This record gives sequence, structure tokens and C-alpha cells, in this order.
Amino acid sequence: MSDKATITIKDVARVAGCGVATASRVLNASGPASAEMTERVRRAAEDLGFSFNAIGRALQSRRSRTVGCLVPSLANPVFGEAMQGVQDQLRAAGYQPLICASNYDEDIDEDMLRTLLAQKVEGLIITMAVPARSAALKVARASGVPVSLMFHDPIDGFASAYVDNAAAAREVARQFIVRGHHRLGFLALHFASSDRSQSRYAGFRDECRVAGLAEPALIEISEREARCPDMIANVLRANPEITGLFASNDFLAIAVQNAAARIGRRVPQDLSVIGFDGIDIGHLLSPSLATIETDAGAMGRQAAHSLLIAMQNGEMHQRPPLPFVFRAGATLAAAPEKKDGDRDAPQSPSVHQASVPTKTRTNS
Amino acid sequence: MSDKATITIKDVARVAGCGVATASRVLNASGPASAEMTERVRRAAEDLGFSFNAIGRALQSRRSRTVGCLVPSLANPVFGEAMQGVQDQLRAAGYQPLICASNYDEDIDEDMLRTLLAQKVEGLIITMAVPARSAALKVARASGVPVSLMFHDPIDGFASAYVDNAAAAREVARQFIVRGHHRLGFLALHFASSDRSQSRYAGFRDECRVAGLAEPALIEISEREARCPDMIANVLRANPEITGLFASNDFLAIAVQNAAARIGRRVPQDLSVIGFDGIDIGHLLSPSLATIETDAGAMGRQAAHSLLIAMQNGEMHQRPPLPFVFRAGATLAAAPEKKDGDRDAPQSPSVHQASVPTKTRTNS
DNA sequence: ACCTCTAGTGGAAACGTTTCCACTAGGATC
DNA sequence: GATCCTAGTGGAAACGTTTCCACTAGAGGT
Repeated sequence: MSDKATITIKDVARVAGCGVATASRVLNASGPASAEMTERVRRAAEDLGFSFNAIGRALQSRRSRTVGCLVPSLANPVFGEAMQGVQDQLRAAGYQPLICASNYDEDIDEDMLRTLLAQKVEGLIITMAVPARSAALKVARASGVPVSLMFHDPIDGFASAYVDNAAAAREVARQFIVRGHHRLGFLALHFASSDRSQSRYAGFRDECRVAGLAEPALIEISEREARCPDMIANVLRANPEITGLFASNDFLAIAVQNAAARIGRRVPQDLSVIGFDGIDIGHLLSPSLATIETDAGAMGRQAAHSLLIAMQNGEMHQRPPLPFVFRAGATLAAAPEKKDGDRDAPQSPSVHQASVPTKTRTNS
Repeated sequence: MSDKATITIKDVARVAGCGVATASRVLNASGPASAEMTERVRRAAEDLGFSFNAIGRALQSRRSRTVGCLVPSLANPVFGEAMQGVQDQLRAAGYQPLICASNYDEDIDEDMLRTLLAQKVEGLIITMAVPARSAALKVARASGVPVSLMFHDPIDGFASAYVDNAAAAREVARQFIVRGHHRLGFLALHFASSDRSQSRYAGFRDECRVAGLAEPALIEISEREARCPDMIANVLRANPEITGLFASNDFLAIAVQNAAARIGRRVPQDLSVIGFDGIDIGHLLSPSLATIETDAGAMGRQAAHSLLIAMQNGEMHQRPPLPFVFRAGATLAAAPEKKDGDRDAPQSPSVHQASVPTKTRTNS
């Protein structure tokens, strides 16, 4: 049943009774060929079940039609969605993604990048574990291959498909402040290594300052701690004054709710929580999750699109950041009545009323 | 800064003052070389920043060191985790996955498979959108490349890394029955096209039969309907007699809870729900999610491992199915007191007491 | 009748590797 | 001193493709 050997274009040419050059031209529609020859070659290819060997093709043409993609983890659906977007976009252009995950390991990051470059990818789409001072990024630049970043704020002249993390965080802060919260906290995962977390904290803090609030607490926890609700409960216990907590991502926000319940704090009556990413099930939970909704698929598509353009004309342009939306949810409510004599928090001047905005659209 | 041209092993040989054969032997440690020559070649490669071109190498050696992976979607973290497992395993063996998603589209399935084969992947790891009568599977078989399935029950002689869906579903049924439920339902996504859903329903139904219960209701909904809580609410309304609902996956189980709340049914007092997959956040929700816990990463690792073995010695062996665990959760409780004169449901003979087992481990 | 053009064709080189083979130069064995 | 081995080496052939180039033959222009 199966073929004795692999079938090459030479076999096709032989059967069709022509030279390989002609066969190649016919099968690629890349040059002149008589109607009769065309028919014969098509026929032969069909009969033999011929299909091109992408490797031979890539070697000769020096075009692998392949784009390397690197994300920290595929287990995180946010990156999965982004990859889905990347694939859709690339596929339409006749390219194929080579997808790798670094598992948040800086060394694997670099290693994977080298592997991808050895495969002669024509472009790279990268979300790094540790973008700053990343050896991987140096490798990428040295390669001369066009690079699109994803999720990261633009760094070092690399274009990125991202949302403005600082602006989103400011929006989160405003949502808290509007509701009378004045002791806020930011719960960060991978803070030290994540530029995104850092931008978010910066924006969050800035908005607090503008509103004359105290510096928001910066609480870092490790991935391992995040998996352990008791750890998070401890964190909450250690920060009893916080009434509004901004979590690094939606999963963490959910974990916070769980932890709060363990120590008898009610969400949102005692503690309001806002997440980040806008994962789908957020809507369905009770209480529903207040969060910043982003579109990871769109980020993937944009990164791929920019890259494709750059691969054609060599010019990589930074597009404006992608829009995000604040999604209201039941985890966010007015601050509890203060029991202690906290100093009065001046309201931000832009705040007109206490009515709750449902969705705020923005893209800067 | 960047290299004027790409550096090949010829350049290395020239600089080292030797033939390419020698350079190749040194750099691959694949043959004899004098200490001095070794040094010179290493030096030259280092100085030039040489790295192998995987394409040239693959062409000549007819070994791409690459494995094609196809999953229905990367946006689903279950598949993402599996891919992560695959990658870890392959990487350790010097292979690289080429990951594709079919987006649950049968045509893309086949198209992707052809693309992967054109890349001369040395093996395939596949989870199909529609396994039965799948053209993709025929393509895979015809290619002669070793194939590991993932998630699917073994089909057509292909080995698979999977959990025994029917057994898991029987366990789910027992958990309901133990608690006095006797009107059960199975809520399926992609039922017509998913062998997994079908196996689960079969097991679920079988166990109901064994216990002398009525046939469980089979409720199919589309992906689109699943996103719309009102649709699910309608389904619940249309099946008021059901007190125990087995959902196709955890996300769907969460959606069910939400829908139930909308029509005033309490989980678990009025309706018990059990999911499938065992996603991490299930623990953290309130009520916590009762579910069948599976290890997608382990499935990926096993699929990759079996494949690697088959790639070496040509023999693909079906390993026993991977273990699953029933995870108790607050969405599952005793059946509500019956209000109508339902006939008595005989208890399964294996049931000794009403005490709630916390975890049941099994692997068959 | 000559030249020029074009369509159609195939030979062969190249892409970057690995590996087979042939070759040399010593050292060991008889 | 002839023979055999071994380590070390490089030339060259392949892998499957595309594409440059050269060639033919007929058509169309003078």
C-alpha cells in the first residue's frame, strides 16, 4: 500500500517525460508550459501522489516560509489564544508558525531562539520570560531576522503588539477610586521579571498619586505561592487596610476571592478585586469578575501582520497599542464604610459622580 | 554589525584550513580528528559565529528532527498543557515540535497534516477535530510516519495517550448515584464529532443501566450556545427532572452553574454538577467544582514518549490509559428530597454508605 | 530569404549538509 | 624490508528543489 520510496519531482518528470525544470514550472505555475505538457505533468504528479518536499524547497530558495514563535507558556490560555491568532494570520499568507514555549525559563528562551534561527525562520514573534537585559533578545537582533514582540511594551526599538499596561492600570485605579476606595494594592506574579507587571504597577501608582492617595501596596508572590490559597490568605491578612486589590491576572484574582473567603472576608463587601486579561469564564463566575478585558487573539494577529509586512519591505512599524476595555463585575463595589479615622482621601478631579460606568473603552 | 552573508560550514573549513568533511566531523564529534585540527575548527566556528543550518542538515540526512503536532485549539488550556508536555519530552530527545491548531475545522485538520508531512516531520502527535472517518487520519496513515494520538480512545490501530473516558464517566455516574440522584443528564459539546464525548456518554449510560436508573438525558449544545448562558438556562428549564448533570468539560460546568443561578436553581441543593478535565481554578471557585481530574501534560508526555520509541525501533505500543481522579467538590451534593412519586431507584450494590468519598483513584 | 522574437523546453548549478570513499603517513607486526 | 593496520584527512556525491541559461522551432517582420 505505501510507497516503496519517497517520490520526488524527478519521478514526476520521468513519468511525464520531461525535464525537472519543466515539471517544477508546471507544478508551481512559475513559467511557460504548453497545455499538453501541463496536463501530462499534472497527471503524473497526481498518479504518483507527489507532494513537494518543503525542505528541499527551503534550502534552494532560502525561504523557509516559516516564522518562529516563542511564548512563556502554552498552558496559559492567553498565550494560546495569541498563538491561534498568529497562526490564522500567517496561514493566510502562506506561512507556518513554529511554536515554542520557554516555560518562563530564561535559558530555554535563548536556546529556543537559537533553534528557531537554525531552522531559518524568516521572522520571529516573541513574548519573553524576562525581556529586560535578555540574552535572547540580543540573539534575535543579531540574527537580522525581523522581530515582532507580543504583550511587551515596545522595548529597545522592537515593535510590539500590546495593550498599554500603564493606561489600563490607571483605569483600574480610577475604577477603585470612583467607588471611594483609597487603600489599594497590586498583587503581582513574576514582578521582578515582568515588564508588564512593572508597567501596570507604575500606572496604578501614578493614578493613585494623581488622586492624592497613599502609595498602593506592591505585593509580590511566586507562582508556587499563587497556587496555594493559604499563602494568599496570609497576604490578605498582612494587609488588612487594603479594600481594593488589583491582581496581575484573572486567575490570580479568582484565587484572591477564594483566599478572602477562607479568612472570612467577603468580596466585594469587604474587599473589591479587579483582574487582568478578561478570560471568558470571568463572566460566568459568581460573583462575576471585574477585569481589564484584552484580546489576545488580536495581539497575535497584529504581531503576525506587522511581521509579514516587515518581511516584505523590511520596514517594521510600531502600531498603536491595542484597545482594552474595563469590564465591570460583581467583585468590584463601593469601599466599605471606614471604621478607623483614616485621613480623608481627596477625590480625583475627573470624578463627577458615583454612578458606576459599565464599560469604558479606550485605546491609549 | 550584522554579517554580510550567512556563514556556512565551508567558511569554517576555509578559515580553519581544512576540508568541509573534517569541519563537519569536528563540529559533530562524529569522526576522528587530531587535537590540533579540532582546536582550529572550534576556534574558527566560534570566531565566525557559525551555527548549523538545520535545513541543509535535514535535507542531506533525511532527518528533520521534527515532530508534527496537531490539536483542535490552542486557546483551550487543556491542549496547551498537553503541548507543553510534548515539547518537554521531545526537547529532551533533541526533537522539536511543529505545533498546529485546526480550530475544530476538519478541512484545516487535513491541510495542516499535509503541511506537516511536507516538512518531513519524523512523527505525528494528533488530536483531531473529527476522528471518525477522518480524511486526516488516512493521510497520516498513508504517509508511513509513526503516529501517536492524544485524548482520543485508540482508533483504527493507532496508539493513543488518553484517559478511559467511559470508565471516568462511569465513575461520575456512581458518584451521582451514591448520593441518591436518579435522574441524570449529560451535557455535550461537539457530541456528533467527538469520540470522547461519545465514549463518556456510553460509560455514563452503562452505569445508569447497571444501577437500574432511567437512561440519562443526552443534551447536545453547540459551541455558540455554550457561550450564551440563557441558552443553557433554557436547556435546564427544559429538563426540570434532572438533579445531576455531567458536563463535557469544566468550563461548561461553570457555565451551567451560572445558568442555574439565573433561573433560581441552586447548585448543589437543587442541581449537582460534575465537570471534566480538572482545570486548576476549579478548586478555587465557590462552590468548588466537582470534576474528573486528568493530567493533560502527562498525556502529552506519554504521546511523545511512545512516539519517540516508535521512531527508533518502528514499534508503536499502546500503553494503558492514563489515570484519572474524581475530585470531590461543592457542586456535588445529595439529591434533593423527591417531591413527586418517582419510582425508587435501586442503589448500586457496591454502595455501602452515604459517606462521601473524597478522592477515588483509578487507572482503568 | 534573412533576421528577430517568443514560447517551450531541459541541462546543470546551486543551496548547506553529511558521509562514502580514497588517500597519505606513520607505527606495529611479521 | 615488506605488509598491514589505523588515524587523520579531503574530494565529491548525494539529498530535492528552483532557476539561470542555452537551446530549438516556429512565427512574424523586413
